[in-house]
This record gives sequence, C-alpha cells and structure tokens, in this order.
Amino acid sequence: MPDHKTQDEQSITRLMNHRGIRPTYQRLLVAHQLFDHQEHLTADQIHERLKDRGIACSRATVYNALKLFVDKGIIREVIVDPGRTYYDSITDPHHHIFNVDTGELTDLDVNAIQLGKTPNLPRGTVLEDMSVVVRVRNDSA
Amino acid sequence: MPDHKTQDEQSITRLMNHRGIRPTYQRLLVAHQLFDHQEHLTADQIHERLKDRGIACSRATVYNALKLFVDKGIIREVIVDPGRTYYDSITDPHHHIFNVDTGELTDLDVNAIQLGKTPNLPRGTVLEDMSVVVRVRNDSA
DNA sequence: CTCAAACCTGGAAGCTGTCTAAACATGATA
DNA sequence: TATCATGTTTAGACAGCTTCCAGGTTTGAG
Repeated sequence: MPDHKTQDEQSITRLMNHRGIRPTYQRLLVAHQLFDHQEHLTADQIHERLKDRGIACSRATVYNALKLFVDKGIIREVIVDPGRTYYDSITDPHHHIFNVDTGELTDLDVNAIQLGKTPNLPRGTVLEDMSVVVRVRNDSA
Repeated sequence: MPDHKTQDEQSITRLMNHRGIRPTYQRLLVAHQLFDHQEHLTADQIHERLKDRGIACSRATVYNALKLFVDKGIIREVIVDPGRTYYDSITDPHHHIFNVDTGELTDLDVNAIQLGKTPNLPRGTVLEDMSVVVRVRNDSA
C-alpha cells in the first residue's frame, strides 16, 4: 500500500465506511488489488500478489476480506470455473466471457447481449443476480 | 441396476454405442442416476447414491465416466456453485435457476428468457456455450 | 488506561477432483 | 482354447481451493 493516500484509496475507504466495513490495513490491501486495475482475480492470486510485493497479509485474511466484501455488496463473485472463484469489483449488471482453455475472464457490457425480463422465480425466493456466461474455447485447439 | 432391461436402459445403451462409449456396467450405473430422474447431480452425489444402494462403483470411476460423457456430448456440466460441478442429462440449450441457499438447481426452458444473439467473441475463439444463470436466495433469510 | 469486541494469523482440516499403479475384463487372433 | 493388447476399474495417494480453529494482536469506547 502506498504511504501517501491516493485518490483511489480515499474513495475505497469512503466506500467501506459507507457499507459498514471497517477499513483496516489488510482490507485496504485486498481491495486495492481488485479496484486499482479492473481485473478478475481469485483469492489466491490476490494473496500471491501481496506476498510478491513483500506485504504481509495472511491467506485467511484475504479470504475473509473477500467474503465480507461480497456480503456487503462492494464486489461480486463470478462463478465460471469449477474449483476457483473470481472476484469482480464491478457490481453493475454485466455479463462475462470465459475462455475455458486459458481461464481468461473478460467483461461484457450489459448491452452487448439483449436479455429479456426475469422469469418467474420459485416460491419464496428473491432474485440475487441474473447474467449471461459466454463460454468460449480456443479455435482449432 | 435392474436385472431386467428397462426401456430406458436400452435407449441409454444405444445412445452410448452411438457416441462411441462402451456401455460398461459401471457407466450404465452412472448414466442411470442422471437419466432416470431428471436431476442435476454432482459426482459425489452419484457416488453416494450408488453406495447407499450397495452397488459397487468406485469414486474414480464415477468421475471418469462423467468426464467421458461430457467429452462425448451426452451430458453437460453446469457451473453455478463454487467448488462443485453439477451434471445435466439435458444437452439442449436451456438456462438454470440456482438457489444459493439450498444448492437446488432447476432447469429453465430456453424460451423462458429472451436472449439476443451472440456477441462478438475474442479473436481466435469459438463459442462453446452461452446461457443464463438466474441466482436466487431464500426470501427473508 | 482498561476492557471487550473485532481483527489477524498460521496451521490444521475439509471438500472436490485428479493421478497412479496394479488388478481385472474384453475382444481379436490364431 | 490360449495368448495378447487394449481398455476399464479400483483404492488410495495426492493436489488445489476454501474454511475452520485457537491463540495472539489491534482497536475504540469509556
């Protein structure tokens, strides 16, 4: 984490306070990985990056922070790969393209796919998310 | 497996032969779990059910069979839950409703959601699947 | 300054899925 | 029928991702 507060950091701190998340040192570290560059990362990828930069933040803490962020709604889980959960700092509705060969995951603007209205949901349930996953494979591979 | 061949079993055997899958005893066991009742099951669920009925079929074999079935296109993977892969005996295009609280996974007819045409794919990739996942939560839970 | 609550940590443990090596079955051939 | 190569099944070991746990540390209120 930079010793001087960046513009981003202030807004991330504000966002956390606003959602009832205490902006601890470690949580800010984790949040920065997702918000600074708009990437889709897994918990372990985030943990690795911090470790590579010599920053102390245990694996359990990364997992706890991410789960908390999801609960509080400042990030989203993206479930496209069995055995791996990606996290996405963009919470606005949008879709995803997932390359099953490379594991590459890219965003797709919500307008890129025309999507009709929500179907009837099972009794006693409420909508959490409705989105399209486009699964692609490398050509001639 | 019933000692008398059911209608279903004959058609499953035919399907396998047709797709180049040798219909072994164990593979038929696994296939029946998916085709007899139209349920979405995980590999371990299938293994458990067979074990509960006192039928011998190792865990590795269940995993191998399912992977083979997917390769040969007689079933489909459904990725909606982190850390678990569901299998679906319906290979026609359709969508899914997933209850994140209960893990219940239900089909949604392809016509239940209006879906626009495929977006531009990344260079060098081909479409494998495009479907909608509707994620729901139990109300007031 | 004190205390309780919240937080972080390393390691153990759990679950899903894959791999391995050996036993077993099968089908073709002679 | 005997032989052989190929394909299949198996138990258990292993690997990756995630959660749990018990103990220590930090934080904020009073």
